[in-house]
Amino acid sequence: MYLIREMSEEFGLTKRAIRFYEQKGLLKPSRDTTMLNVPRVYNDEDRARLAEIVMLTKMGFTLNEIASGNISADQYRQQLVLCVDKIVELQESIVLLEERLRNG
Amino acid sequence: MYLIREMSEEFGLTKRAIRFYEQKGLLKPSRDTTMLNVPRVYNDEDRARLAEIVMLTKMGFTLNEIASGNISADQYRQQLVLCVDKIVELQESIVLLEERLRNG
DNA sequence: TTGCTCCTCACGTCACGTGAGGTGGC
DNA sequence: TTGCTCCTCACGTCACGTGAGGTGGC
Repeated sequence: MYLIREMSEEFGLTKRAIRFYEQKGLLKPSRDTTMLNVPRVYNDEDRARLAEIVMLTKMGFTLNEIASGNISADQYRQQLVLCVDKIVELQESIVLLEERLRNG
Repeated sequence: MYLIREMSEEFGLTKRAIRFYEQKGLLKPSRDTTMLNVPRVYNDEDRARLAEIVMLTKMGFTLNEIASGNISADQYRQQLVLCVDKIVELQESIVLLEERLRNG
């Protein structure tokens, strides 16, 4: 059983980010009672779920993609292509920046 | 003298993007009269300005940075570091994706 | 009159950041 | 009572996308 602060520290996320994932339907912590303003409580399952969310965001998937169930092998491959494309763009940016530094 | 459509075709931008740059204060085309709903007219100076804006966005600068006057050599260097950092992140993403494809 | 381009709002997107204002328990 | 963490709105950010509704000139 963990509090939101513990989760945020463990995964290097802000509390706001974790609440936002919940708002998107990615996370469903239990709340002790039906009273208002009660703290969120996370169990080991929630913790594993958040670990997976963090992993997938690091891979570059959007929260909407993560929310829409399992990610297929094809999606992983497409994401890989996207990453390569972005690297190419960034290399082009670097070329332009180096030109500016040489000439300007 | 050019119309917005000609500018958008030449630079591969949408008309919306060009109007947005104007709204941000980056571009100031002349308008024929003081009537309402008159088309924007761009001269060669505006054209050169837009070419520079496109160049700087390709380098990864934000519109706010572009709007706030001249960009210093230090800013170009910082931007270059940012590009390298992003490439490293993307390479890490690729490693994670390849692991998933191997194991999953 | 029809069709085309132009125009101006103004809300939506994405992943949160950032106060504002209030609550419970030590 | 003070201080801490927790909570819930709700607007702001960034670079536009995307209709909605209307206009001028061929």
